[in-house]
Amino acid sequence: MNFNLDDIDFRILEMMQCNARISNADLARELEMAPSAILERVRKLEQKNAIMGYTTRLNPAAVRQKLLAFIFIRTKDGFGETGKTTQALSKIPEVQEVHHIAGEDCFLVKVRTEDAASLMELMRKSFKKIPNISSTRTTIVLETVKEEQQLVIPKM
Amino acid sequence: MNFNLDDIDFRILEMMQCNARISNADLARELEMAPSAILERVRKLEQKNAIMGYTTRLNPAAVRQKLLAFIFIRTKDGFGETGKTTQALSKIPEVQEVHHIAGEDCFLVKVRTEDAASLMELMRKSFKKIPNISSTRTTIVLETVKEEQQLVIPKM
DNA sequence: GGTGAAAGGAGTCATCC
DNA sequence: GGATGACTCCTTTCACC
Repeated sequence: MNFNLDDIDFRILEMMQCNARISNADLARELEMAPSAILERVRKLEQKNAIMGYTTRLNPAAVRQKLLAFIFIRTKDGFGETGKTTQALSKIPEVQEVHHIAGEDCFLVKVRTEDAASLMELMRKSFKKIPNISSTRTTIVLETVKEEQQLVIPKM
Repeated sequence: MNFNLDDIDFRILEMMQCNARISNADLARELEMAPSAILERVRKLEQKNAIMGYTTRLNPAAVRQKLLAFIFIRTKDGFGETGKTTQALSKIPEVQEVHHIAGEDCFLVKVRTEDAASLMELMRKSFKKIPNISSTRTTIVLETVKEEQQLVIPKM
């Protein structure tokens, strides 16, 4: 898939990545273009799925989600049969990320819960019910020093 | 730290987490309150750092960042001396996350680059220059099934 | 903390280039 | 694709409760 983005698109993406609530008018001023032109570009970026959404980054502590863990999961799935397992994992709200990884382990999953007890409960209630999981290895995060989704925007 | 949030705050956070570009007027209509009251609550949530920012989620492919990897890093840092290493890692723009983890490995780092070649280059140019890194173990992501930052908002 | 009014600004769209 | 202009609606502030 080719997104066919030009320099103006990249600058829009860069500014919106930093601040999703920037006004269309401010974008237009910064890029010295008419607001209507910017609005149309933003709509096209949304349509092309270059922009996948606008989210507010919440402080996990403010919503009582203090525990972060990464879990490596091995499955009994055969080659190319991982669809059901990934779907089941993805449906769990506490699971923020599901990656299919190279190497011996099959999946890497990022999970946020209130505390260690609720992680245990989640694993007992949700993970154990996924049939093909054969083993898990959990890594608890003691402290998060950096956590961003900012991508490095090409300069063209 | 106590954030002292009430149910209305949680509902604001929930709606804004889904869509950072929701208008203040729409929030007010949904919660059946005056726009000025909502605006003040949002400002306070920002001040308290319950809201840490508003970001646009970009498609990594649209900005040519197709490779995702997790790197486990061991260091020669003594107990409580990890400050310089974490700072150096956090400064690298391609490094999206730096976590201090329990267990034998010291850090888990999430990195996005254009491809495998640019990951190698990043490791040669940036990682090798951080003095206390003693070893790294890299896990390449083959496919990302889910990747969100959505937190589960308490229902009070 | 919340409301309501008022002014200034932003979003949006039809139209033309 | 981008600009202009016009209409509508939103944002923001402030006096009042």
